[in-house]
Amino acid sequence: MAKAAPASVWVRPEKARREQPALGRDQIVDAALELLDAEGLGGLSMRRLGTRLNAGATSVYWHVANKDELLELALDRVMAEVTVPPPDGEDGWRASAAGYARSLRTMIHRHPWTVTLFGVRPMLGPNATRVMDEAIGAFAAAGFAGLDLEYAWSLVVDYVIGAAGGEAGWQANQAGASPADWIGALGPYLERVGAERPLLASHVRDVWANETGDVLEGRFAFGLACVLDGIEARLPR
Amino acid sequence: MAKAAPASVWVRPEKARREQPALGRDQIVDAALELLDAEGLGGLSMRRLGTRLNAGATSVYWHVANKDELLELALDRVMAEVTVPPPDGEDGWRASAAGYARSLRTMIHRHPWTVTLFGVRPMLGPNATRVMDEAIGAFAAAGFAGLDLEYAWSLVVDYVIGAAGGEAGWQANQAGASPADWIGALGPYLERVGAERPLLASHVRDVWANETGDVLEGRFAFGLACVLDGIEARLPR
DNA sequence: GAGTCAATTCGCACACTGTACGAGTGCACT
DNA sequence: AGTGCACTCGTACAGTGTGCGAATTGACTC
Repeated sequence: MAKAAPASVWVRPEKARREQPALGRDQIVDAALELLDAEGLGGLSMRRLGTRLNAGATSVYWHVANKDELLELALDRVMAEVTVPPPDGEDGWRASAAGYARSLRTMIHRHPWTVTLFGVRPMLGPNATRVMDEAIGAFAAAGFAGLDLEYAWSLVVDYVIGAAGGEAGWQANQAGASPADWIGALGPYLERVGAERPLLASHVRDVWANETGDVLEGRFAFGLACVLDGIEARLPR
Repeated sequence: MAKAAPASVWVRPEKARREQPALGRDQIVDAALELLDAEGLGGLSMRRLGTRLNAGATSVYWHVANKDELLELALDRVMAEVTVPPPDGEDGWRASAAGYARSLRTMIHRHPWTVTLFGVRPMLGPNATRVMDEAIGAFAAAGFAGLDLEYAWSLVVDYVIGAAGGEAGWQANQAGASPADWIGALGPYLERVGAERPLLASHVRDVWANETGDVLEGRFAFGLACVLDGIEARLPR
C-alpha cells in the first residue's frame, strides 16, 4: 500500500523548512474566525481550516480537542468585542445596560454565526466571564441583588439575543436578499395567503415590503426602551 | 458491477406487496418530528428517517426537495401548537399577547430544535401565517398600527425566542445536567475565575448553584411583565 | 559529533452525511 | 397487451469530524 520509496534524493522535495514557526491556538482561532465571518458556520470545516493554515487537515487536533472546543474558543474571542460602560452616577445603570445591549447587538451583527452557539453550552471563557461580571456590576449598581438581579440581567440579554439573532440570522442566510425581494419573489403565494388573512397581508404591505435599516434601528430602540423601562419600574426600594 | 441475475424464481423474494400504502408528506414529517424531538437536530438524517419509515434512504426525496424543505415543513407543523387567545374586552390585548408568549414558549420547550431554525428563513407555512395573523390581530386590537404594531409585536416575539431559546438550548444539549452539576464539575476553574471576579462568583453561588424550575418560571414571568408594561405605556392615544 | 526524547505534524482510514441520477417497480388507463 | 405515470430505491460522489499510528522536528544529553 505504501508508496515506493523515492528513487533518489533529487526526487524528494527539500527538507520542508518550517517557515511558519508552528501552529498555535491563537493562529488557529484567527483563521477559524476568518472562515466563520466570511461564510458562516457552514464555511468552517477542519480540512479547510487546515489548508488555510498551510497545515495538514488534522494537525489542528493537537491544539484543540474538538470542533466544539474550537467553536467555544472562537465564541469567547468575539466576546472580547463586547463592552459594558461602567455605571457612573445616579442612573448610571441604565446607560450601562443600554451600552451593553447595543454592544452585544453589534457584535452579533458582525459575527452572525454566534447566534446558533449562544446558550448551547455555558460560556466560561475569560472574555465571557469578564462581560458577565461587568454586566452584573451594572445591575448591582442599580440596587438589584440575588434573584432580582438575575431576572433583570437576563431579561436584557435574552431580548438582545432574540432581536439581534433574528436580524443576523436573516441577513446571514439570505445573503443580500431583502424582505422586499422575498415578497416580490413569492408573489402569487402571498396573494393567496393574503386573501384569507387580510390583517397579515396589509401589515406585510405596509411594513415589511419597504423595510430598511431604519426599521431595524427603530425596532431595537423601541424594544430596548420598553425593557429598560420595565426594569426601572421594578428597581428595589 | 451489477449483481448476477437471480438463478431462479425461487431465489427472488416474492412480489414485495406494498403493505404501507405509500409514503406521504404527512408521514414523513411525522417521523421527522419523532426523531427531532427525541434526539434534536443532530438526530435527524435522511437515512435514519428512511429506515424509520421502512423506506429506502432516498425515497423521501420524491416528496421533499431538500432537507431544508423538510425542516421547513416540520417547523410549520409544530407552529400548529401555538395559540393566540382572542382579545376580548378592554385590556384583552394584554391577556392575548401574554397567552401567545406563553404558548410559544412551551412549544419551544417541547421542540428545542426549533430554536436554531427560527429567523433563518421566513416562515411562510399555513400555521406560521395563522399565528402571525392572530398575533397581529391582538396588537391591532390594542390600537397599534403600522410601524408601532411591528415594533410591539416583534418585541414580544424576540423576547420569547431569546428567553425560551436559552432555556431550551441549555437543557437540550446538556441532557439532564443542571447548572448546579456544571458548577460542581467545574470546581477548581470556577474557583480561580471567582477569585478575580468576586461579583460574578457570588452571583453564581447565590443564584445559579441552586437553580430550579421555579427560577425559570420566575425569570420568564418577570421578563414578560416588563415587556408588556413597556408596550402598555406606549399604547397609542 | 552521535543519541535520545518529547513536542508536533500529518496521511490514512472509518463511519457518516446530503443528495444526483438512473434503473426499476406497480397501478390505472387506453 | 401496451403505454405512461407515480413512486421507490441502489449506487455513487463529494464532503464531514476525528482516531490512530507513523513521521518529522528541535533541543537536549552524552
